[in-house]
Amino acid sequence: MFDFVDAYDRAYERAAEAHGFTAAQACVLGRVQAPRGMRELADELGCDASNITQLVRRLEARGLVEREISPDDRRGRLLRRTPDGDRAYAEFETSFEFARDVTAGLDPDEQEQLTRLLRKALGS
Amino acid sequence: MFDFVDAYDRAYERAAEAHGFTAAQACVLGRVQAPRGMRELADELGCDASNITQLVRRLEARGLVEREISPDDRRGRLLRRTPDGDRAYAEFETSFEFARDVTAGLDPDEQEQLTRLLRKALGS
DNA sequence: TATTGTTATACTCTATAACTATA
DNA sequence: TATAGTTATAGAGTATAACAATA
Repeated sequence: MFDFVDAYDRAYERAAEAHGFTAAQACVLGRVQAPRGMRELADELGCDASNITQLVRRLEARGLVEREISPDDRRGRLLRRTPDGDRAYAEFETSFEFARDVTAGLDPDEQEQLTRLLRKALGS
Repeated sequence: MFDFVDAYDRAYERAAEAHGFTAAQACVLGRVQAPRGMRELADELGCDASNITQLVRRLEARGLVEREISPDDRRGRLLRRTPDGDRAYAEFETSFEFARDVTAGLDPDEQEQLTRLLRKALGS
């Protein structure tokens, strides 16, 4: 199980770095297809809000996301990918082939079985 | 699959922090039950040797590992856990219950099946 | 000349504390 | 008074480059 998780993590990081961002940045990028508040994002990722600020600062500097004041609550900012960000993230996703590679070695029955077991194990 | 890996990673980090070290430190600690060279360790973890130096410096400062000049090759250092390190790592391992918790929700048949599928997926 | 490990340095991730603006 | 987000700061992980000692 350790080896499996380790292989997944390494593949994720390799794919991110191949596109010029880090694993943490890819994680944020993947969650802002639709505009999101930063607080919401911090809660979802289980990290401090100040951390999101830093991650977003770097992504914004590279033109991959943009922030705007929320129309509903002027304290909040809505975060969203730019067209460049959409493109970069799509390429990243394509190159992150772990799930595909890993299930390629399994029969269709086994793939289904694995998904079922992982889901049941997590209790979700 | 992402959720599963994420849950594993978080559990690993929580367990490590509960014992006062980080995930990376736990990882090193787990690999030096028997004396190991630092180069060997860097290759195994897929990171730079200078990184190992830093990690070991912190572990050594806390008395969890010790270094000595290798008798075979005086350029090398052999790294090994101290008795304190053994104790700390054993406690960490006990508290890292992810694999146990996760498989507790599965029947014995399913547990076996999951192990088999993960192994086959990795091609090992 | 090649290899082991260290040091200096720099970047990123992350958290805590203090702050601003808004509610 | 409480909440969203920022800034300053600090510790940890990581890599690159330059270096020392040894092979």
